Amino acid sequence: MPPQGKQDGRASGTAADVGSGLFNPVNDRRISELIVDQVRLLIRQQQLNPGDRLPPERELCERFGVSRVTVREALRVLETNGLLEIRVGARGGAFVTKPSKERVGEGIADLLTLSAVSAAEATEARLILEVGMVPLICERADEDDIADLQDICDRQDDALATGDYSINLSAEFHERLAECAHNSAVQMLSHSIRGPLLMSLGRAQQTAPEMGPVGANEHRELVHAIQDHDATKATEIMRQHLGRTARRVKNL
Amino acid sequence: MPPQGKQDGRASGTAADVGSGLFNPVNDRRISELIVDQVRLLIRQQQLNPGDRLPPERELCERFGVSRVTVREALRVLETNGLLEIRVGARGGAFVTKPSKERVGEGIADLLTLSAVSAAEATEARLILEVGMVPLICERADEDDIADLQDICDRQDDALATGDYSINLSAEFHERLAECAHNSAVQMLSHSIRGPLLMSLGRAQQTAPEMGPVGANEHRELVHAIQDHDATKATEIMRQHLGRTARRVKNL
DNA sequence: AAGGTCTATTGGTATGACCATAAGCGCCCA
DNA sequence: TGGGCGCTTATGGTCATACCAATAGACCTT
Repeated sequence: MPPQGKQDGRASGTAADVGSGLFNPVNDRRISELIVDQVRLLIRQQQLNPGDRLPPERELCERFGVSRVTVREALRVLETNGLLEIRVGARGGAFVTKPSKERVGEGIADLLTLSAVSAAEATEARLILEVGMVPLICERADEDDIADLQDICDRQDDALATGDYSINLSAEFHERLAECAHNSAVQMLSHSIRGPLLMSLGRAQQTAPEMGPVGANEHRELVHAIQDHDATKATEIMRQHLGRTARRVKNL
Repeated sequence: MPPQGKQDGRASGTAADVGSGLFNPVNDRRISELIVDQVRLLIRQQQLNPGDRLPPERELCERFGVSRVTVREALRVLETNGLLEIRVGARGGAFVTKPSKERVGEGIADLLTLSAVSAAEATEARLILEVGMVPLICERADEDDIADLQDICDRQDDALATGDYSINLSAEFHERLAECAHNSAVQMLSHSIRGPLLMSLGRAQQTAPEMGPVGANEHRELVHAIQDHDATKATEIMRQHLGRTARRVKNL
């Protein structure tokens, strides 16, 4: 039988139209979407767990009774959503992934970037998040956190001395700082808002060379306040620290 | 010529291996991904704008020099990312969509839901966002905003009187409140954190019937404070309002 | 003029084949 | 005996072709 098989195209059935008193809302969705929903549900219900491997595409075809194209579209969607990782080769296949903080953060950043979020808006959002998380940080930062933060401050001083200071070091500080809140939701949100921000901000930082030393000093003061569990003082420092950036963005 | 075409499988070329002094990093990505990148770039650069229609799949195949399957996978990914909307039928095709606030918010909510964000974490994040946005609201809320908020409060009172009060009314209040900040980034973030929260919280609200009147009163007080542009007072009200919820979650 | 019907356009799906990749196994040679 | 080279195999990636389904607009009928 040459290419001419038993396809009936969409999943809409003509069988459901007759006999049932109320006309059931005809299933108008793509078959691949149905598969996506099914797999996603299994993952959410933890019947499929991170690390698990799905059957090979060809076997999934048989099980779902669809063609490989359809299965592949479903897998592609799930992969795009960060639920699966697909590897080629002998022991390859579709593996359930645990959405990592980074991955989720990237996804949010993408969404924000692609929507019409201006630099000013992103800056405000960042200010709210980063200032708001300071009390949590003061409460929860442990010795490791403090040590890491101080290490970053040291490297900042070194970089300033040699003229190597870059915005990356500052970003690293804030990134690590967010970890200190010990709350992954807060961490992801603040991480993801930083992406679009950096993109809009671009190289503005480098056009303000005086920012380096001042910013670095504030970082260190902030660490001290955190070490003292002085939420009030720490919050105030953070507010000023970010407020300066905010004003600069507004003048852009 | 029966199915046996000119396929060379991956995009890796055997042609680039010879002749070039340095071995170019072999292109190891999927062809469909390359197409995705290309289209996404066009959208980001606004060479493709919301509402624009891409050429039909079959034409894209010719232009890219790939098969329809590949083009379709790319389109599916872009659709999943909320960049395209695909319509079937005569004047159908792939249309560039403007990621709406709702859509982006849903995407973020999905990501947060699928990651391991606990109710406690989500509650904290929400508290930070919603308390932090209050000053913005006090500064920017216009007459329409106030009127809408008061309308919601009125309906809450009615609902309380008739016993119809539900968590949805409260959610509507907070949703509208976020709009008053006139910052789409903040709005999206706070919206998206509310999704996972409601899911974990479930029906807890209904098990605390005394919450209704108290919460509704606080809503109204909040509106008054906003009307007076009293950021300090409004912030304090919001902090208490959400703080009670936060404590309840912790006791869960 | 109102309504239904035809047709062209376009996405959705099915088949079958072949290529590329990567892991495992075993053979061959040193 | 040890190490590397090549085969085998499992699996995803891609291609080509064909047909179905949905939709809009033109066209025709009444």
